[in-house]
Amino acid sequence: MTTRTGDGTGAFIGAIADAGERVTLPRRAVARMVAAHDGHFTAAQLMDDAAAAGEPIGRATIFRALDLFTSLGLVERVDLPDGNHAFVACEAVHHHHAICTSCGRSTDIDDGALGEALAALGRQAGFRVMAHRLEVFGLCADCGASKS
Amino acid sequence: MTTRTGDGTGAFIGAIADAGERVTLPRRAVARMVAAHDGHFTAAQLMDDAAAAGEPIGRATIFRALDLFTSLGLVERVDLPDGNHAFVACEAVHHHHAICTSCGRSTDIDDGALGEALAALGRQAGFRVMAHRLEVFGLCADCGASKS
DNA sequence: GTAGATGCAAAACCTTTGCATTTTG
DNA sequence: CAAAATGCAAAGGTTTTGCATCTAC
Repeated sequence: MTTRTGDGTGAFIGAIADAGERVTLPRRAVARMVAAHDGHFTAAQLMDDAAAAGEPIGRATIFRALDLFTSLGLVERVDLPDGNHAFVACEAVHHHHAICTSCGRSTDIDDGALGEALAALGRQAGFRVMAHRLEVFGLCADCGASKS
Repeated sequence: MTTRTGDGTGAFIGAIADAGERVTLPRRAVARMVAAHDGHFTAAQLMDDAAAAGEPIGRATIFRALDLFTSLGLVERVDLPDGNHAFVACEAVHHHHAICTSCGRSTDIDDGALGEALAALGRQAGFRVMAHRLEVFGLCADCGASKS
């Protein structure tokens, strides 16, 4: 890892460089926009953001950058309740997302008891768990409070 | 973990009727095909199945039936690791799926310790959990055994 | 008999790909 | 300077929609 500035963007740039990938202008822009979102976002949304920021980026580039970030573990793909695809920024360590259905912000939650539950599954069913994904939907503290 | 062999079709038909929806021939066919799968399946797959069974069903009908089944809680949409959409048949009771990446079969797993973990999240972060989805990927007992 | 479902085909969508041009290291 | 990334636009695949016809109740 290299630089790690406060806005989270630095971590992205550092990770890209560390992976031996080129740190290009579009990738910096995408990293900045991803870091700016504190909730989930779609590829289309990022394109709009870029355009709005006066720095339009091609669809292909957005998707390629997102692919790169995903392979580096910087973002993760999630499937919203409505069936749409979206992405969320995430830390390298394993965790899950609690997504607010009202404001769209996501909170990271750690494995907690889940790890044990999965281990139990392995023992009971002979299932060898290779990966798992947990998505939690609901109202965050703010939205829950304002909506009674 | 539940067994889904034989004709879970009856349950589908019953649920459709109970919901006041019409029990049509295409819906019966889709229900039968869904029940026949013990793993996840895609909309396209069902169309192929129908065609292969000598009872072709239009794409639109497949999707509409799948929508209906989803709203009735008979099937659930899942997002595979490769980003594709698929569906899995499910019991009305809450549970999750352990999907084998080798043979594609899915095993139902119950909440287990997960419920408590989520309750803890609610207490700690003030997050009001409305829904959650857990997808586990790995090798089932059979595939795990045959692959070392 | 009537509301609702079906099927077809076209439209909408989202994501990926090819290739010439530009940028990075 | 060479290798890799970008952008455009077109291709590819999937899901949705409109409308006439047919079916379940």
